[in-house]
Amino acid sequence: MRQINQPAYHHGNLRRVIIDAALQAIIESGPAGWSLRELARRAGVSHAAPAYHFGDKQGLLTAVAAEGFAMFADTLERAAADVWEVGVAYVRFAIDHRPYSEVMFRPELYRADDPSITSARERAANVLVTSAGTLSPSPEHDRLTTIAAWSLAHGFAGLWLSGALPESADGDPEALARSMIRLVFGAMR
Amino acid sequence: MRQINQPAYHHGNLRRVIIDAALQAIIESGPAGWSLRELARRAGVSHAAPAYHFGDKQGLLTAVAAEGFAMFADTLERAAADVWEVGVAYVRFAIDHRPYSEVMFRPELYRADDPSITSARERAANVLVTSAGTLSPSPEHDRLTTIAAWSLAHGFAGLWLSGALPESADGDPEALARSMIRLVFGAMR
DNA sequence: TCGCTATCTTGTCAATGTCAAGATAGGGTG
DNA sequence: CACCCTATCTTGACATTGACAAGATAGCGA
Repeated sequence: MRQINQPAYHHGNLRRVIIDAALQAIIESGPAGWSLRELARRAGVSHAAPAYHFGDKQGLLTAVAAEGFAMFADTLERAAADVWEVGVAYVRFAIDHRPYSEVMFRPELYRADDPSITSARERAANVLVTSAGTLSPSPEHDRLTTIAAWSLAHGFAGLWLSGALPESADGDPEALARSMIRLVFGAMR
Repeated sequence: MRQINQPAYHHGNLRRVIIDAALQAIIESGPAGWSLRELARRAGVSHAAPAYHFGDKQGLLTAVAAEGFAMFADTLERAAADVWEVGVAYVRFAIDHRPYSEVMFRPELYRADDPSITSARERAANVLVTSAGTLSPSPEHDRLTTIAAWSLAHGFAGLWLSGALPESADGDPEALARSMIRLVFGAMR
């Protein structure tokens, strides 16, 4: 419901409100269990208002993914000082920002070639490559080590988020991920 | 279009035909980009016919996931003789049976507590636990090694399927996965 | 004050999932 | 062979949705 005395035809901040409503709906119903009309109702605007800002449903999810990838790249860049913590930061981001990561992990939901998405993904990939290089046993194993580090972090985050790991009921994901990374890459150096 | 002389009210094998149509549609449009009515049209029956066999859309995806998990458990059990090949078999299954794995990796699409799903998942988990135990450096690291093996295989498969790895354009996923597993677990023994 | 553009609202249409009522086909029994 | 019951459909209806178009309004700049 709009505020009293607020003009009906100019929300002022509708784009942000719709994105926040989408994040809330994704928490409640997953990345595909809600509708644009439902978000419009929550925002107190007409069913077609979000289309002005996003074009269509995929456009909205592209905006959500772009925000997510930008925050994700920032997170990995901040963690890059300690190569042992990059994988942990990957897992922490995926879990702490679940609605973002649920969308980010589903490229069919958004326009993956959106420039803000590709540039943020490249920033994140650079951190992964650089930190994995540090953990690699030798230069010819750099690429394989990068793939292993990425697979480990991505796989762990996905299993935790889907509830496949029994530990996700009451465990500490960061501590578990950190121990796993120590076990795997500690043996390689 | 139904065969000539085939009774209109008794397809005879509609359940199988709808599941096959769903797998084909998932290949074409992903796990959420098709409709029950579209599958009914492809099968040449009315829009409500699939509901008799599956109840609703989620029921159909539950049947798809159940088939997938049963085949997956069979695949891992066959690979169990060589613990180094279990992770490779995981990746091979996910890629060779892409429509199944795209659904299986999305528990919000189906009823995960369906008994045929939980029993098949338990069979698969048993193989993972047993083979990872063999690769573990010591008994107190068994659980962590299992989680690492599962994360590695699951993460690699997911990255490959989503096209996130550049290697997925023209690489050999099994060979790449096998090399990665050798690198990671070879150092732990 | 006016004009232009951003930002909405209203309305429409095709498609969908689901549900209910009814039609038909097959199989078993007397 | 006929009848009855159940499995397996078909037909119809309804609410909701995404997308699109036309139009209304609010803000800003000249």
